[in-house]
Amino acid sequence: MKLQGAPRKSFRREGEDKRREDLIAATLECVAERGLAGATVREIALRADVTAGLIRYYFPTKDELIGAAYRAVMDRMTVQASDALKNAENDPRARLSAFVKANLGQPIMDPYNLSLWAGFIALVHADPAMAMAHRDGYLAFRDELEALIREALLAAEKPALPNHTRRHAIAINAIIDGLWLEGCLAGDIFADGELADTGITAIEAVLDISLKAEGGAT
Amino acid sequence: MKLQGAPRKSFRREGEDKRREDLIAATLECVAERGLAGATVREIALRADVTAGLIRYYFPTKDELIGAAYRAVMDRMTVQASDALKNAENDPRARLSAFVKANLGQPIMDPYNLSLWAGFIALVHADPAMAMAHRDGYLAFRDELEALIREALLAAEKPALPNHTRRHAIAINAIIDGLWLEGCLAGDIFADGELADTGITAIEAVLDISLKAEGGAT
DNA sequence: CGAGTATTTATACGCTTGCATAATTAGAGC
DNA sequence: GCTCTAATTATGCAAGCGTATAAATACTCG
Repeated sequence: MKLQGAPRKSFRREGEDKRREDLIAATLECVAERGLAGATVREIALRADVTAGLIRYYFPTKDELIGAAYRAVMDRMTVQASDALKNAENDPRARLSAFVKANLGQPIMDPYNLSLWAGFIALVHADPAMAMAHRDGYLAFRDELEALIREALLAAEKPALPNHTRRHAIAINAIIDGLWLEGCLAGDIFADGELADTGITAIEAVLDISLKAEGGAT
Repeated sequence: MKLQGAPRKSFRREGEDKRREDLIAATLECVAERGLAGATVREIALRADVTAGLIRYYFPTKDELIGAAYRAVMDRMTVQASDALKNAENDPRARLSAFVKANLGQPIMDPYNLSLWAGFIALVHADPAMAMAHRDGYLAFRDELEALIREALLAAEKPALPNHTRRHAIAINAIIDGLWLEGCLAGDIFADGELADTGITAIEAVLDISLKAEGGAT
């Protein structure tokens, strides 16, 4: 029984961009906290301080909202990693090192991000569109990495043949991804910065160059 | 209106173990094909050729079934990798190599497994019980790996201090996980065995030993 | 072969979900 | 300040969900 008829919710009209961003942010909150299953239209609307119907006004279907949210996560991580490069020194080896450190530290290496990422990855197998979106993101990341590797090798006066840099990019990408995973899942069992150090040491071994000094190999 | 009253489904009584296995297998099919969301009690029951009610007879709640399924996946991968060791030669370096190859080839490196794994990992953040289950699995895997590394180092007449082997285990675990991920997500853009080769080469570099020959380093 | 029981089916309930659509209202433009 | 429209709320629906529970049945043991 509803006493004194609830007054209709007051609202403000927001710009289209702002609303979309808010809805995506609310979606990510839901996914991170309670998994993909927790991201219901009603819960998302609640967090965005909006009624459920509005979601459909901006995203024809829930799946499209989810897809947009996934792209947002990937973009954010990519941007954060690239930002680290902007503020880095200009020695290629230092840049590669900074890139790795950025990916293996806050805010990228975070359980929150892993939850989001895993939830979406689980859909990749079932949804071809999302599969493509993911592959694009992966290849873009690896290409950026490969360029960094190439320059680092050249700076250390080592050959940088395409064959080799591709292989190195695959391996080093794996190191970064793998350590990122470990850190997200069980960050508390590692000392601060341990994973970044481990990653850099491993990468130095793979490339057979030092990323610290300005000298040559070893 | 239901014409000529459907005859009641005939059934056989199965052993408790068999039924549990069947239900878990059906669950995994669902998760792999349509994601965790696709694993509804009704769909699972359908695949197991059983009615939905029976699930509750063996698993008090759906979450318990999901948890059991997760453990089954991890166990299966662990067992498959260990099996590869049983059939391997007895030179420690060859054994480590075989272990890596097993993890980076069929049937472990498979989109099906990734879908399962990712779907579950997404829950880790929200469900402490599953988080613990995962951590146990991870540490067990890493310990097994660390033991292999230790013996490989000793066989190559290299020191194998705990500090170092731990670090190496972390790094090499990352290499395996990362390449496994890459392969599951985009196996078709790699040549056959390329990822396994890449992994072994990277591991050789990290440990500074050869995993092929019987000689010493390099 | 007959009785008893553990296993399985069948049915139903209460909730939540995504989506549709009608009613309302904030804010821009004249 | 009025009007018009696009943005937003409110309400409802049909489907699917997990779970509970009663009825039926296959198998075991004597």
